[in-house]
Amino acid sequence: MLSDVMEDYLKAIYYLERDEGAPIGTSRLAEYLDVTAPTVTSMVDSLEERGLVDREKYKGVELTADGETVAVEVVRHHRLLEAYLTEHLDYDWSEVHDEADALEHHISEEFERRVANALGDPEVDPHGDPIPSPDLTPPDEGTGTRLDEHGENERLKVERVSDRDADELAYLQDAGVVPGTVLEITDVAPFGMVTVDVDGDEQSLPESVARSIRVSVATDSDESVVEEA
Amino acid sequence: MLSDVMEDYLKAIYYLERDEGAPIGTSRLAEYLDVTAPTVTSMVDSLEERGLVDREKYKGVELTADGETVAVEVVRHHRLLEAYLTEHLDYDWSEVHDEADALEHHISEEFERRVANALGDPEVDPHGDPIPSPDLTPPDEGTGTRLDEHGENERLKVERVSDRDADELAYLQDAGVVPGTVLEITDVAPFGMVTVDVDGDEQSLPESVARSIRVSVATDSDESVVEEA
DNA sequence: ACTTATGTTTAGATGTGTCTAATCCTTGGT
DNA sequence: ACCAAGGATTAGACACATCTAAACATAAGT
Repeated sequence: MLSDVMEDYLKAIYYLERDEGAPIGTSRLAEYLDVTAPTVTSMVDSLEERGLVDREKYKGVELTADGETVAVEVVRHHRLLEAYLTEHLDYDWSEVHDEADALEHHISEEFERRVANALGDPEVDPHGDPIPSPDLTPPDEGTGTRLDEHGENERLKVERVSDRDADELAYLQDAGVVPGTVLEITDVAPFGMVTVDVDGDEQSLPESVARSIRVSVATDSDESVVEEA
Repeated sequence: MLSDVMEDYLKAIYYLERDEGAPIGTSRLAEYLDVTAPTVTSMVDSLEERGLVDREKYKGVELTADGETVAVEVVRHHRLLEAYLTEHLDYDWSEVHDEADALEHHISEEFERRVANALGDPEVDPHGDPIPSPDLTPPDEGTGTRLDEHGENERLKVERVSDRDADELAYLQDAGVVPGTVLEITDVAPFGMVTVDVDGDEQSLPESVARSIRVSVATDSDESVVEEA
């Protein structure tokens, strides 16, 4: 059996590989997980002994196929839980992340199946992130492009919003920026500050926030859908 | 913060006090939790330092008011989860115990509230055990009497069935012995074997099983209710 | 009251996950 | 090609939860 902590390391490496590419340095992982660098060194050592990561000393770490499978399973649990909490327990999408983090390590296969079934096997969670299939094939995490990579006057549809920061999510929800929203960039200021038009409302987003929103170019069928709360 | 393990010790002491009376001996607790006696000694020591149990060396241990409150909270989580899994995720009552054991330490106050709300604040779980109220007042765990304490020809209503053994529960469910069932004792054989009549079917229950079923004397309004699967 | 059986605690070790302090690589600048 | 700066690893320690083996206390039986 794998500990909660080890699963957290694998999930962290999975996300960092996705967002920043492999290999992941010790101090980056330490910062992400809020532990010290020596702790990461020794933990990564154990993960390597179990064949879950490949590691080159002084270089960094990356997931093996086995490690990725474990990470994908944890991610599946996380995203199913987020979807379930939102759909069936009336949670707000900005509140579900921490609850899912706590529960994701402790649900059985049976629970996973029943939750997926109750939801009708959805393909994405409330933040727009893809829910891995039960066979644990790594999903395509690359949909869309980062909002901060776009320029003025582009009309874009929000595909995904990172689920990691509850405050940020509450703000975005209030601003009407949720998966499915169509917006138009009206201004890109210094330091990456992006101003967007959402259904007539102007919203200014700092670069750090813009980086966590993934968008696609809006097509004609993506008519500026008014969100009903 | 209290560890999962400490919560498990408190819950175990709570149940053992209920069923066997305080104080609880080291080896009884060790057997119940499937650890060795020295492990219990040292753990009980830590619990005492935190003011959660009272302990007298070589005598045994019992919960303080604080310790009981923690235990009752864990029990509330457990029984709410059992009810929720049965009610909303279509689990069978014989399957929910292990799942609830795994999740009970990891749900937030918010989750607890929402689950209770979704269930309409029930008073008992699917096994007939009382669900503690949110203020964590210890519930009355003494409803009913043990089936093995009754004699031939008594007509009894099943109040509660212990949730600890999944095989036993599956057997009882198959036999139609669930909370609410009205049965009549037709025979009490040596070694405590109890034979009961459930809706015309004769069922023989070993003493260990009879001990885990709590019953009350059936009244006229408890008409032999046919269970619909 | 003595002795023995049973149950409890102490002593000492192990594995996991974490830390700080110290040492050791690697790499970029000159 | 050197050296300084920054990152990474080693060394050593600690808290937690567990174990086995040994010592100890209590209670029960003669």
